Amino acid sequence: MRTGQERQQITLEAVALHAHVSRQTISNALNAPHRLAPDTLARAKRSIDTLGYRPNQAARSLRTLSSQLIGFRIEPDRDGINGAVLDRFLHALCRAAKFEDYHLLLFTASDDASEIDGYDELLRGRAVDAFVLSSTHQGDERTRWLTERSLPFVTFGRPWGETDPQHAWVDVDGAAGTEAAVEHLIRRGHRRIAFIGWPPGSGVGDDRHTGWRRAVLANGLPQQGLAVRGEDGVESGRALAAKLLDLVQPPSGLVCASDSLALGALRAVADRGLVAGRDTAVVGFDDTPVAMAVAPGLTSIRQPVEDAASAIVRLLAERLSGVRVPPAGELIVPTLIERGSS
Amino acid sequence: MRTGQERQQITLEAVALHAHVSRQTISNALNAPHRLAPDTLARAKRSIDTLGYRPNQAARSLRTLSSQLIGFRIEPDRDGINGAVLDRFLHALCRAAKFEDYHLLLFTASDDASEIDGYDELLRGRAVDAFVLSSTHQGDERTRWLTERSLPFVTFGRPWGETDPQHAWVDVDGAAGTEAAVEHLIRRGHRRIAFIGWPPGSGVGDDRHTGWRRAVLANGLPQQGLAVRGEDGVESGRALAAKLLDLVQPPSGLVCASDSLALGALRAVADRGLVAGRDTAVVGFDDTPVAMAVAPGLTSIRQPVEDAASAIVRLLAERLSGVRVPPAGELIVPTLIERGSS
DNA sequence: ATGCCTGGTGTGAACGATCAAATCCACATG
DNA sequence: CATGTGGATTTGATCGTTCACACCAGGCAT
Repeated sequence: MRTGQERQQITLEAVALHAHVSRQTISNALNAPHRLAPDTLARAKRSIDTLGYRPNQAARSLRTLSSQLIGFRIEPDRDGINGAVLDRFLHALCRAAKFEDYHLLLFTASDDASEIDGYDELLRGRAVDAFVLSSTHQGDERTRWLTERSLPFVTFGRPWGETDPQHAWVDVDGAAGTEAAVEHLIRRGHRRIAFIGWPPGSGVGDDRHTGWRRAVLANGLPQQGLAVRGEDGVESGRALAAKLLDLVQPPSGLVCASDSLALGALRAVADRGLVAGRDTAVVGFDDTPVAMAVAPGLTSIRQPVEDAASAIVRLLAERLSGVRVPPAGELIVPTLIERGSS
Repeated sequence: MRTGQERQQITLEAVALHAHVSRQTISNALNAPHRLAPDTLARAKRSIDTLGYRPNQAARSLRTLSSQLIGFRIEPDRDGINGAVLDRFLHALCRAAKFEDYHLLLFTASDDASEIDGYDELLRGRAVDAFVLSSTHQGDERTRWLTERSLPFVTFGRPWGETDPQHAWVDVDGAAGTEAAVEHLIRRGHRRIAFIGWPPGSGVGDDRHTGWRRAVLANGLPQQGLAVRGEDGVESGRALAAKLLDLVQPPSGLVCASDSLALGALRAVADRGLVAGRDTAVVGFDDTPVAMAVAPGLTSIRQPVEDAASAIVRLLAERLSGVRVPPAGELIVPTLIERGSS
């Protein structure tokens, strides 16, 4: 005697008996309703409802070679403060997947190599149909490995550094985000608008830098010496902002590549007896929960992860439908959430 | 022609052929190695390795009535700032599950009722073997529903308000946490130690309040008027702390029920020109990322979610092993992370 | 009337694993 | 020598679904 789960499963056979039709007819009622005569369909559906039938996933999976599961690796949230975006994304992905009758299967891995082992394991056992990858980076081994085997997957993140992408991806247009931030500050009357970002080399960081640069140049604003870059983090942001604010001609607007940096910038502003939002404007990136919680409210660029998630699922569904689809990418424009800091 | 996933699956039959034994022998090599003669086992294992065989999950699941999947509902992270704990928990749970050869299957639900629908759906289709529930609360419909059907599940969170629990649970001892915080402040020389918490009624909140009260009474410290309670959030914490700091005899130590409240308290301290950690000590709860990021570093009580996760998986594994086990609970003691604020 | 098609429904086989039971073999025992 | 014993291995059946195909009735053209 096992646990309660042992309860007799309601099988296709049982429903067929109840509706006085064959197994296959019930199966068709669910998978190919157009094949049935209207009254047969109605009868079948009624029996399905009254008996509360759900097809056994294992049996279906065994026969159709599809588990209706999408693999996703959650990573140990590194900095912590930015993990919130991935958290929102995970939730959105889960909801989006449900629309296509997919579920998410989670697994962990400490690095890319063991993530690949995870793929291998899951695929060999036919446990998942496809993967969603997050946090793509330059020379990503994972995408290469999956592409070589022509396995279905979509990345949340561009194929950084690849001239012509070999796979499907969805990403948020970081440059458009920082660009919007600059435009926003210009409308607020700012002229000297600086950028606080990460060291060159990271795709995401460079992208956000590009947006600032583009907007500043397009509007004929000063640019010289107004871009400072250092590692992510509150303390780092404070130091970088301090350097800017202590210039002979300090900027009045600070566009940051992350909320962590922006938090630090806010502190540097306060350190100097200035008031954020009145004397100096600060804009963050990612609209993490702290952005709302912090003192005057931090204006921040919000990634529309819900849109990204549905785009990803859509691309995935195409790729799983059977027809071979060429690699495709989608850039989603983020939105600026205005708060007290600007 | 479908996608690359179509690659011929390596089947038990194929491995058996390769090792010159029968299907069942290979199966035994994996599931019941003790039944095989040493040399046969070695041969079987060698063949398994060279062919890179993994049992087809669907087939195994169909036959054994177990999917090796644990269902977990992720909720739209409400306040956001505390979502970080659930995030860490999710990760830990994923790792712990792997030890017992389980994976996590995620699903979403907007409320408890639709969460129950989710259970029903997944169980009817035999998609999962068990569930892990988080955020239990008073009069939880979900646990009742699952218990009634004697389905295997474990909650992360006590069965609040139930006299004798009907199910397995694991929780973090919040009272022990706040108690430790008070003891810590006493060692630092504080005598007037206040508590900032949530309104009475929530199990978690009352638990944390209890710990403070217990420690204060045990050490003969003043208690009158030193417990203030209001909704969670930074602003709320600021207001509540302000009230305490403006007393004729203000407390020198503030123990808070959350990092959000503590963040507000820090601000109230600064508002009055006091220095946190020197003049007034502040302790938070949950050790969210902001605790480390904030000004002098926020001392906070950290929930050992890794321990909780392994305990949960252990309880679950027991319940899934076949033998009927009585309801059991486990309380895990949190640890105090000391930082600049105390 | 015969044949062909088409839409609707039923039948047998197959997916790949494990369970239960049968078989085989070596060895000890009466 | 026959019989029993227990360990090691194999065989057949089975889990619940969908696929491929067979069947059947009726309409239409020949």
